Amino acid sequence: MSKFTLIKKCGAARRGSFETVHGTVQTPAFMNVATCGAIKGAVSTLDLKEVKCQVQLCNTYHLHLRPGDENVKALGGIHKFTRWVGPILTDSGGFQVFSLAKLRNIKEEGVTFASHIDGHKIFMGPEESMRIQSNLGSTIAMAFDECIENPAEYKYTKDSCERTYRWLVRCKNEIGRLNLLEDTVNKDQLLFGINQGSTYKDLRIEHMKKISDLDLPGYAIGGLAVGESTGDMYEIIETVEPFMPAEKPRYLMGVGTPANILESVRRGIDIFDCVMPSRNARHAHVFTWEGCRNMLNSKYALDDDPIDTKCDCPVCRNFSRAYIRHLFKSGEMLAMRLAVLHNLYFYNNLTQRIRESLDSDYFDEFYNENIENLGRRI
RNA sequence: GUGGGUAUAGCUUAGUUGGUUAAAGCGCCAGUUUGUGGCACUGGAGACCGUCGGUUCGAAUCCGACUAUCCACC
Repeated sequence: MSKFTLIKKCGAARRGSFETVHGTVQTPAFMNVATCGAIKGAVSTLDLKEVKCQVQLCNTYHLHLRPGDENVKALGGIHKFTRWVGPILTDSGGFQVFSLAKLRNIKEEGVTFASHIDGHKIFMGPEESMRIQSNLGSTIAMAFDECIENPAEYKYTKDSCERTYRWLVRCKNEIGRLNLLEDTVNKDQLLFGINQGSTYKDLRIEHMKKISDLDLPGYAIGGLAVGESTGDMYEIIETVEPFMPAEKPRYLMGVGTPANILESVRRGIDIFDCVMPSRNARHAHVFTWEGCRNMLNSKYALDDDPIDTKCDCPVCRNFSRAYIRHLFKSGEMLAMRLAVLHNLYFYNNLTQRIRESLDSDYFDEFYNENIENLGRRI
């Protein structure tokens, strides 16, 4: 059971709300990435309300390897396991086939590839991915797809898109079957389809049309931010967007920078996820309303201001740039934790402020005031 | 005081029988990170090789003195 309500539009930009059995997500929204059931950087579900997190993303492939999806199911599912009260989306494992490129073998049934932990062979296809995600009991399961490398040959892309479509049909059938089983963790688990087609507009449109006919509760654009230019990425979004069902949430996978998010909302995207706020934070890069800072820079050694003077997150309310720089230089794990908390707050707050600007009809002004600064390095 | 060892980048060291712009790690400085293999990756600055003199076409390298420092002994 789910319901997406389109509250308001400003050009292509959409303000919506997405009701699920685990709670309602106000869109545009950013999903906080908790690959192994935890956000990297010593951040627990206890911290997430403080950083305005609405929804988390966990990873099918990683949780399948450790602790094992059967174990998570035995412990009551991913929500109970992690003590997160709110929606969780699970990625299908399809992207890992692409990103762990070594030794993969793609066939019609599915993909064989090597575990990044111990190298043992793993087989995953649409049915396997759905069964794992069903065991995890996430709110939203993602379709098992092939995320094509960039650049890609036209013929390869076309064949891959057709196979990804056939996989999607199999995902839909399998999740329908699993949701009806007696001991299923979440009988209302939703399936989102994923659009592919590399940078070929005709393939993108054709694929989007075909998958929208399957009438799934949500749709994602995949295979972007994988090496193409930002200009190309925006062009693909603009190309595909008119063919995405208006009454369903739209998720742009793996994107992106704060500027990418604002630009993509402007082009009709509702939901995002990205490792950037947490990964960059671990490497001392923090986002602010004036641009991105590298907290290792020596100019912060005696700087008593907070990371972002315009931020009211718990970190900026309490600590100085000089102290955070010191923590990074000293290798204290607190440095990562504070930087991750700040960056997640920044992303969640960014989408909240975008929502407010849509609610009160000043999205264009908000865009004009911030788009330049969000992309700056300071 | 006597004998022996060592002096090379901010630190710890490598430099083969003397042979072009003296090498590495750490540290320092900066950059990269887009459906996450958790302290990563890439690049940069930085040394007239303890001081003075000698041998030699040529010395971080051989010789002498001095200085500093370490070890042992008295």
